[in-house]
This record gives sequence, C-alpha cells and structure tokens, in this order.
Amino acid sequence: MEITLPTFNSVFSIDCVIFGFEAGELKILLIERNQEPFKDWLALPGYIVEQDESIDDAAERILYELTGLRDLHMQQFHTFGEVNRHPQGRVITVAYYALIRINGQKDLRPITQYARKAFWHPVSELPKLAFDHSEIFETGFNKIRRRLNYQPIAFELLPEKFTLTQLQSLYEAVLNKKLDKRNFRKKMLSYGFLKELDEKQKGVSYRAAKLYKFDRRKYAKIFNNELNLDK
Amino acid sequence: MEITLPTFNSVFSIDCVIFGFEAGELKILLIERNQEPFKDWLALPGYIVEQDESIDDAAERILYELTGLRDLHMQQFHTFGEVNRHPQGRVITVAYYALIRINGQKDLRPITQYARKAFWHPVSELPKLAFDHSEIFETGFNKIRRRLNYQPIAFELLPEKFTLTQLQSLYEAVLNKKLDKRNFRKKMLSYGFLKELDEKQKGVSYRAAKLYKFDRRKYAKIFNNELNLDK
DNA sequence: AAGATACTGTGTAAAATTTACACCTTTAAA
DNA sequence: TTTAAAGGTGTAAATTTTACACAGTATCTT
Repeated sequence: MEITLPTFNSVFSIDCVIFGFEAGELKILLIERNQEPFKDWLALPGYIVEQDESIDDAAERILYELTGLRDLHMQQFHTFGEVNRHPQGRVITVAYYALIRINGQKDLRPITQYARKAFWHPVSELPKLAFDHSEIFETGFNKIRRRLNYQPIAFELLPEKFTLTQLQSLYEAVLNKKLDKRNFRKKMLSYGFLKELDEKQKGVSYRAAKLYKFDRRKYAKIFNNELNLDK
Repeated sequence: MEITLPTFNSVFSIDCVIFGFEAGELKILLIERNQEPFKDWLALPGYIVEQDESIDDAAERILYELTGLRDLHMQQFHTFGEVNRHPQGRVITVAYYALIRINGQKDLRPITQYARKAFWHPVSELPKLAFDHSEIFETGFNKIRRRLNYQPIAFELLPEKFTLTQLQSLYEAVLNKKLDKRNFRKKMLSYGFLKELDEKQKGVSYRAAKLYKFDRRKYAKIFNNELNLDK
C-alpha cells in the first residue's frame, strides 16, 4: 500500500555537508531520517527555510535542530535546482559546508523528530543517500579540496593544538594523496602562520611531537596581501 | 502618493552577470527596468523561476527574454538569500555568470515588457544598481577573477581568432594589473592549447599580429590531468 | 620614396620555488 | 636493554618565475 504524501509548491531548503576529522580519517555528518519521503534513509542534515530568516541563519538553525551542533562557521557552496529532485514538490536547496573538530564528548542529538539520530561517517565508503544528497556531498567535497589551498580549512578540522603530522595527514585525507614529510613541513612553516608551542603531545607510546597552533591573525594578513597585492 | 504593490510569498529568481569584452574593456550586460519596484533603474537581467523548470533552464530563458541573447554557457556562482533583499516579498536569487564575445551586429532586444532595453556597460564606473545587484555583480566579478586561472574563461570573451596582445589585455582587464609581455606569451604558449594560425590580423595601421585559436580539446586534456594527477 | 608611427616578436640570466630523497633521534613499552 | 614507532632534519637538482630592451615590420603621411 502506498503512503499518500502532501505536496507543496516552491520551497527553499538547506542541506549541510559537515566535515570532521578523527583518527586520521575525514568524516561527514549524516542523519537517519525519521520522516517520509526517504524515511529510514541516511541523508545530509537538511530542512526547509522559514519565511523570515535569511538562508545563512536557516543553515545554522537547521543544523542545530537536526544534530545539536551550533556555532559552526558555515559557508554556502552550491544551489541545486532540478525540477524533480524532491518527490513531493519543487524544492530548491542551497548547500552549505562547515568544518569542525570532532570532539568525542560533544553528543550529537537531534532536537526535532525529523531525524532519528545523527552520527559521523567516513567519507570513504559512503552509502547511498536520500534525494540527490550523494551528488551534493561530492560537489561539496570537491569545493573544499580546492579551497584547502587558500582558506584556513585545515585548522578548523584539527584540535586547537596539533602536530605537524596530524596536519599533514589531514591534507592527505582531503587531497587523497601522499605528501612528502620534509617538504610539507618546510612549506607549512614557511608561511609563518603556525605558532610553535612549548608543549608536546601526550599519551602516545612513542616520541612525542611538538604541538603547534594556528595563528589566525597572521594568516589573515598573508591572505589579504595575496588579494590586494597589485604588483 | 505611494504606489501599492502586490506582495507574494517565497519565490526563486535568477540574476545574470554577463561579461563581455570590447575595445580592451571588460563590460557587463545591464537592463533598464520597466517595472516596479526600481522602475527605470539599471539592473542585472533577472526574473522569477517557473514551477516546472530547473534553475539552469530558467537562467537561459530569463536571459533570453530580457536581452535576446541565447545559448550562452551560464554557470551558477552564488545564491543570495537575505530576508529583505526584495521589497515585495521573500525572493531568494541564484546568480549566474556567463562570458560572451560582444558582437556589434548582434542586437540586444528585450522580448518581455519588463525591460525597456539591454546594453553593455563597462565594469569600471558602474552606477548604483537595483536591489542588491551591485553586491551580486561584485561577487561574480571576484569569482571569475579567481576562475580565470583554471577555466577557459578568457577564450569565451575573445573572438574565435585573436592575437596574443588581445588575450593579454583581457587578462589585464580582469585581474586589473599589468602583465609582462614576454612572460605572458611564454607562459600561454607553453600550455600548448593555443593554436597558431596561418593568418594575420587585418585592418590595423601597423604591423599585423599573428592570429591564434583556442584548442578546446587540448585544454580539456590538460585540465583533466590536473585533476586526476594523483602523484 | 623617405620618414614617422605604432605595435610585433623575441632571449637570457638571476631568483625563487618545488621536488626528490634517507637516516639518526627520541620516547614508551616489552 | 631492546624493540617498535614515529619525530625531526638538509641538500642538491630541476623547474618555474621574474625582470628586463630593442630590432623588425606594416601602414600611413607628406
């Protein structure tokens, strides 16, 4: 027996591709849907934009309601507007991405009924997702891969204090290729926006590595120069 | 006396930033509005998306209806979704850009009543535009500036056969800086996607320059390699 | 036809950046 | 004390980028 669903006219929605990094692996945040259509499917956190909120505000709210996560710096990356991308009506969706440190303690707890749960899933071996969410994910992944070179993407995924090896393995995960250790370090340090700390890694069963911090101010200076430098 | 305007609920619209290049100058396509709000103002060509068309299709149709131009390769670049960006209601607009050879003969003739006329305007000294169109333009200009380096943007703006000097002056117009002639030529030719023709420029009152053509196939090959090259 | 004008077309050396590559050191655990 | 595992480091070669100047040629003018 078929379930009858309401239909509606044009609505806007937001879908979120939230990247995290944990145990050397790049992950994204998925929800298990608790609502038709695609009930029980895995999907990107996403929902409908209200009349009186900007799309940027909507993105924050929706992510919070579906996953319990707040105050991420989200950025729009593409809008998907095929006619039949949603089975119940015309839905144009603006896709956002954000990058976040995965933090074991922070629990992911949907506030609304629309999601049964929210959880991290490695970007490799993603299952088929609801709607056109697999395509949305792919588009987003390509975007951040490109932006890695000129935006401080990596530092939002790592803990505040990190080792150069962690930084490198993040780059390797995003770019999907091996990098040379010595060249990577030389280059990163040459930028001058990494601050070496007087601290070392703890709890490892081998020689502990130095910890570094990302210096946002210096980064901004370099980045702005790049844009303004009319030579 | 104030004019009373209808209001409406959420609608999607498309706005187009169409770049052209003529007489060494970068230009964009504007319309003069013939409808409230912002009647008589200059604006980007833009209008509302229909229920049964994808946003990509809508972009093509709308541009055609407002300017008479067809078959451009348009690409989405950003979606603007502030609550009050349109005085009559909630309008979220997806902005597209395209690049086109300006061709004196081709006339710009609005098909609908909504635009009184369409015309090219230099990107320097743009007047204030309707709605948030000035911001949309700026965002689009920044996008193509960045994409100039990895997309065949320049070749869509030039005539099919062009000289290296024309190519250089286009780069200079987009990047807003002077480039070195010898280095520019060396670099462009080294890519290998320029095909030297057995023809020369005509109608100039000085030594005629060689003409070149853009080899789309070779470009694609190079571009794909860049993406796939997992070293 | 001689000269003026205006742009075409070309090479090289120095500097900067990128690449390839291997081994000793340090820490903790066994 | 030995072993396991990752940390940390330098150099030479190759490549790319930059800076820089002048003779050649087509057309127009007189």
